[in-house]
Amino acid sequence: MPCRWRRESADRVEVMSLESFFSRPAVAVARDLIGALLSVEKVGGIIVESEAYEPDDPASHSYRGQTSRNRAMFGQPGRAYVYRSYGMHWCLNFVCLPGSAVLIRALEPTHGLDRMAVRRGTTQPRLLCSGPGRLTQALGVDGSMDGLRLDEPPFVLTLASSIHPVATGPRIGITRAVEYPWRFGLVGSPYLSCRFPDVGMTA
DNA sequence: CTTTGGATTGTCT
DNA sequence: GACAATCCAAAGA
Repeated sequence: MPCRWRRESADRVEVMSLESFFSRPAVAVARDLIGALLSVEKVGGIIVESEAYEPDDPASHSYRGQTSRNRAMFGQPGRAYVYRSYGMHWCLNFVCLPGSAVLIRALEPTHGLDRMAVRRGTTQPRLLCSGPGRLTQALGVDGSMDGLRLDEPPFVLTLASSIHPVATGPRIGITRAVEYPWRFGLVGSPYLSCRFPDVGMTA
């Protein structure tokens, strides 16, 4: 699947409410989130990698219907869906249309680096938020935040006002629907969790 | 540099 | 009972 570049006109600087922004398919939201600023209690950074999960998507938690774990995915758009992965990591998603969500996979750390370093046990910037489990640990995200609004404390989400080149590629860590190119990344960012096969990333 | 296996537990089959 | 939207350390090339 070849790499796609996002091209949009510079005059698309419309202000949308949280509900409007997230009441769309996860694939569209995931791409638009690249470049946004996310923080939790003043600790966070720029979203450089995301993945979309749709209702009719065999790799999505929502594929077989609502359960106690994925309840937030069927709730209001613009909320957090936080789940435990591999019994030891938390993963943070943004809920879009019912049954769809965007997994936040990597940030470029910009705020609260000292706080992140303590939580992560390293000061290397690239190891702070480059991975879905890493960024939740760095930002202090856990299951208590499942279902919370993304425009209220502890979250702050500021959408990108500038245009970024976005790479598209296959999702990571799944066994079904591996061929869907629903992972998005900021081209050239050294903070991606892993490189995009279609794009020659040179750190 | 790449590959491999262990940690650890909620959820679903 | 199996497996998972992961991470890390250790070992090999």
